Amino acid sequence: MIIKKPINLELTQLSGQTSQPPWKQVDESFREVLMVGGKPVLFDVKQSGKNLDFNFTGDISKKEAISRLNYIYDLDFDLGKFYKYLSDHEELRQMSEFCQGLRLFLANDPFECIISSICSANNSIKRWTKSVSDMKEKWGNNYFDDYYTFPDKEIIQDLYEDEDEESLFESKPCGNNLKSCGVGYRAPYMKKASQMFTLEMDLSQIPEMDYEEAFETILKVPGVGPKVADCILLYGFNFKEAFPSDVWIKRIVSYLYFDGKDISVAKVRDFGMEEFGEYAGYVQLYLFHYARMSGLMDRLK
DNA sequence: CCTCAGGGATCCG
DNA sequence: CGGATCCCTGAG
Repeated sequence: MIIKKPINLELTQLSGQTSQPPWKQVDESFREVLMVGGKPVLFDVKQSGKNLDFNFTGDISKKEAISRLNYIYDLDFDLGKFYKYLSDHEELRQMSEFCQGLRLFLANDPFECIISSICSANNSIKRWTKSVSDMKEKWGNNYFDDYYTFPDKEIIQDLYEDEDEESLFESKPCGNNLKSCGVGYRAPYMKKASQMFTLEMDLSQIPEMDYEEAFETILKVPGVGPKVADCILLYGFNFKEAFPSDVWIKRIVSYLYFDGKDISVAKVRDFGMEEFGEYAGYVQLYLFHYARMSGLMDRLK
């Protein structure tokens, strides 16, 4: 079944967005199990011309399946209008040609996105995707043979941090601890964050908040600083006005807008949100990939 | 064998 | 604010 909205699926899947690791690649397809209204559904999506071709297995209607895919791949976002915006701005004009069809890859679930994002901080893309995949296989639920959901907060909050802690309580340690997934010093952050959501913080309130309030709220989560908070609000909650700023975005923005002058990451964030408004999230996504693919990133090192 | 960075966060001064 | 340190893997 085709959804007639332009997208470059492979680019969107493999662009390293910290919402979640890429789906499993099987032949030409990307596959993943998602919970839809409490039911497990196996999605299979592939490129068909400029559009998305999909199938699904699970006890939901076709309408529900399309609705979920529309959300995850942000298919209702008007790329044509965005490309016009880019071409109308001198500094951004070159970007769209390197990133045709790139869309936001939104998270299945806010909690999953938060833990996944904590894991991504000061980490390589390769390493955090492996960590998240390992966590799913170890403590998530298994469906459709070889697919796993992300573990619940109640599970993660009670995990052992490392092998030492595990062997204090278990006679036969068997890798049932967070650090066995290679998360390193982020293990206690992930546990405390999970505990926070079972006890006091209600994530269902976040979408009702304005950006600043949501940002300040998410910032209270252990292991979450400004960059990760902006990523969580962008990928996990679809706040498109977020402009996650790190050292790379700083270098790129500085090169494009400030004549290469060294400015702080915090100021780059303020500048991005002010300058790009409702397009900030997309501009950030496109800036990063433009810089990667055009070779600009190598030159800015 | 080594060093070094990885789409940062935290703690400390 | 600026700087040191954090886990640990892969690249060089």
